[in-house]
Amino acid sequence: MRQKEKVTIYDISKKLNISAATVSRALNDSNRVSLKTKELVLKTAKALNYQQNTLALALKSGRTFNVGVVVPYINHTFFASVIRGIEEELEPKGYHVIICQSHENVENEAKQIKTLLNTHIDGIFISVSKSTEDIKHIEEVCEEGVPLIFFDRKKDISGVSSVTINDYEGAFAATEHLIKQGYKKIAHIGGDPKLQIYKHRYDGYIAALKAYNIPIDKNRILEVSSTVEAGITAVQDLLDKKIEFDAFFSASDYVALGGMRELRSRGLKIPEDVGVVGFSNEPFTKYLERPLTTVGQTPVLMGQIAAQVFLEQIKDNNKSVRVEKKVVLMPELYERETSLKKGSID
Amino acid sequence: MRQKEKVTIYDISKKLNISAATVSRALNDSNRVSLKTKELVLKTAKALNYQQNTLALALKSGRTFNVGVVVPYINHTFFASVIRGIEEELEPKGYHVIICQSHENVENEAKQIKTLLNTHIDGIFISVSKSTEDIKHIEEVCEEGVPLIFFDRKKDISGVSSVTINDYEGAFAATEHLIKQGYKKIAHIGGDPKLQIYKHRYDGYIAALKAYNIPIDKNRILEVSSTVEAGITAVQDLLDKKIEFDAFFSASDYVALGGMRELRSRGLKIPEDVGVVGFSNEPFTKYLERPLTTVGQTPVLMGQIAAQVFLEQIKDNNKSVRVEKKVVLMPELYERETSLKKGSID
DNA sequence: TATTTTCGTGCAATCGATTGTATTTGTTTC
DNA sequence: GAAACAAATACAATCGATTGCACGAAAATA
Repeated sequence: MRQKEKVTIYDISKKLNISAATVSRALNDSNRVSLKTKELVLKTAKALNYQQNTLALALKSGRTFNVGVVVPYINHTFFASVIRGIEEELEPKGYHVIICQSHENVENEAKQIKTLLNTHIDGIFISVSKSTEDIKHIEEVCEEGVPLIFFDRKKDISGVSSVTINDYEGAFAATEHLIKQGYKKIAHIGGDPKLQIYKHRYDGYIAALKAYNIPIDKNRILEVSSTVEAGITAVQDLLDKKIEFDAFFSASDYVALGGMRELRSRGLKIPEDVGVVGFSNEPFTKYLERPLTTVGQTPVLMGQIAAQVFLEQIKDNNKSVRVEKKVVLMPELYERETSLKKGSID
Repeated sequence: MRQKEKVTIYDISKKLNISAATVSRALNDSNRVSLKTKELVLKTAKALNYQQNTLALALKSGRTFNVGVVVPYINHTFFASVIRGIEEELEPKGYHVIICQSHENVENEAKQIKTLLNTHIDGIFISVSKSTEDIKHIEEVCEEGVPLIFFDRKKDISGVSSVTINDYEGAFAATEHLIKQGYKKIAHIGGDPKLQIYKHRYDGYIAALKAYNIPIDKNRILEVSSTVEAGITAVQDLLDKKIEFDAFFSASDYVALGGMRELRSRGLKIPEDVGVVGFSNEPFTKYLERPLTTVGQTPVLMGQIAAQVFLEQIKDNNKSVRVEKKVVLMPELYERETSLKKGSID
């Protein structure tokens, strides 16, 4: 099973007894080639099953039609969906998406970006890791003149575009919803505020309490990582320390899931004794025995928009104008059973 | 913000007043270059921050250090995890993974493969779409001499390696478990048998019933797609047609989830009235209010092994020997509450 | 000392496509 | 029929790295 010979423009040029330059121009529909040769070239190209060598093209033009996407983990539904959105938008334009995982680690992130730059991608989409504080590696991308677009988890760099969710509004709506359902002592189980998304969700929670003149109790506010286990521990903590709460708003569906598990094992009823709202609208939330109220994020749309911003940017790039574009998507609250005190929906 | 000039071997050669050929040889540690020049080149290369142009290298050598992965959907946990496994194994060796989705559609699949071949990847990993019957586009990959590796969903092509799960054994174990729990009328909600995985799961189910001398009732066997909605409909069907069953083994966790939802809404208790076993060990199954018994597949491991098979293959390729390697992983049954009649575990 | 061998380098072709600058061919005009 | 012009095509350099071959100088051998 030996490698099939690739057909090049030289094969076509030899066959037709013309120069390769003419073949190239004919294939690119240049107006400097006669209609007759053009047709002839196109016909034999098809007959020989000619395929343009993208490597040669990339070497010459500097454009590879590859873009890189850096996410913490690809097997998290949210990120996988964003990637899908990017791909759906870019694939019809001939782009390929190269995916990298940072595993929530800055060093990995920096390394991935470095090798991406070395592969001559045409652009980079990134959602930074939790441990990313030093952003030298990201600034380097800009210095090299490679278009960079943040999505969801961003850093503030002037001149860099981003597509994010309005986490503040999402958290506000979630908390407000709990208040309107009659809950008074609402806890917040959030994430590391070094990430803007968690800071904003915290801010939204606080703002909603203030808006309804509900006193803020710091004891009811926890910071944990986004896992089921962390949710279990968090609720254990609250209960063991005898901190009173009749509801909690979590910055993560996984944490909410763990929290609910712990509540049930202690004999507390949801939503009667404790109301629960999560964040992300993970696919499983809808199908739980008691479906979880949560904030939906439209990740596929986020990816699509990020891709559109990229396409605009490379168009603008030709005019050597760099426009900073900040798109903020509105989240949506899905009211389900875990927070509906007054009656149940099915 | 203008593009930073890339440093080439010519820049180094000019600076040191030697030829580019020598620089290239020095960088590749050829024994035809004196130690003195070698050190000099390496030093200035570092000083100028030289980065090898992978495109030029790829054009010359034909190797791109890119591999393609084609899956139905990347935002399915199973596939995302396999990809992660592939990436973890290949990334340290300098490879990049290009991901494509077929959206369960042959035409898409064929198109993706075509553009992958055109991008000169070094290998292709594929899990075929449900609609893939004609495999011309896959055979073409082999004809071009590009290494191809199937994972999970395979087709039989001689000379092509694959990494799969022993679906038969998984289904057998699941069914046997239900039998041992005392269930007698076990239904099977499977998938399209055109895909080997579903055929094997069906076979395992049948074999287990036969092994325990339990009569097979065709009415209890359904074929549906792998969605929550299909699971709801399937159980509705069984109940509406008054087909008796005291348990069901589903080829998909999502279908099981939908089925359980329907059972509950009809007032049937799990596992007392109906036992349920799913397939895949999706992350949510463990954390359901009543955790789902299911068959686990180790997708990350599958990806890692697929990558290892690929690496072996390209080594062998140099000796122009093509070895067909078929790796079959053993699945594991996770016994949880939905099937444990005798007592509950926590 | 003359000749061979070894070692280090440079030259130039190559991978395949593109493109600015000739050059050829054919057509128009006076 | 000669000059002027336009159209169609060819030539050759380029993108950056690799590599077979050739060349010169130094070292080893006769």
